[in-house]
Amino acid sequence: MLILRDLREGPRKFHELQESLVGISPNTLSSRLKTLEQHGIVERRFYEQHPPRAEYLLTQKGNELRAVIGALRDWGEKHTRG
Amino acid sequence: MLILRDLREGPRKFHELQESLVGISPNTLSSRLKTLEQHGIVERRFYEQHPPRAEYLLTQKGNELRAVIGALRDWGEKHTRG
DNA sequence: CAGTATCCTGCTAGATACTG
DNA sequence: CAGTATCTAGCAGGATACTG
Repeated sequence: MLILRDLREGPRKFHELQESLVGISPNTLSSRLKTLEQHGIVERRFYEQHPPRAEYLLTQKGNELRAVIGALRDWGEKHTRG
Repeated sequence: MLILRDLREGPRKFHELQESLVGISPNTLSSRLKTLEQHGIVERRFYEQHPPRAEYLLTQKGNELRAVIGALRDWGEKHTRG
């Protein structure tokens, strides 16, 4: 969910996601991204350069999750304090 | 999520939830319900009778999750086949 | 009926180190 | 930079049996 929340705002690089998802280890992040990719929710674009660059972005199917994430965010903002 | 999906349609008893959530063990169901109760999402109504009766229902806070569950259900129906 | 108690296993995911 | 490899601990949760 937190990955998707980030990707709602545009493509993100691996290290950007890792910085945003405080505490996540690279293997966990990698694993999550692969699962999301397998499910057709996230697309990975890899550029073989030096340094290498990778971007993750929502697919159409992923974009259609915006309604879910948005509803959840609204609920969270309403009911969370602190 | 599946508990909440059920409770959207009205109060449910412990055994009704257990039948609906195929494969869930009673301790797991009990644990989930307690967590939801602690978070103020579900309310438990217990009637000391013979046989005893318990009902679980959404609180106001829980009701406000309908938008989330609904959005997720719509997405699931659109993207799931089989 | 509505749970609790106990036991046990598998998976999630962090820590750490390493590679193209 | 963008990961993979390896190890390990903790915990979620199923199986089963039992209680008021």
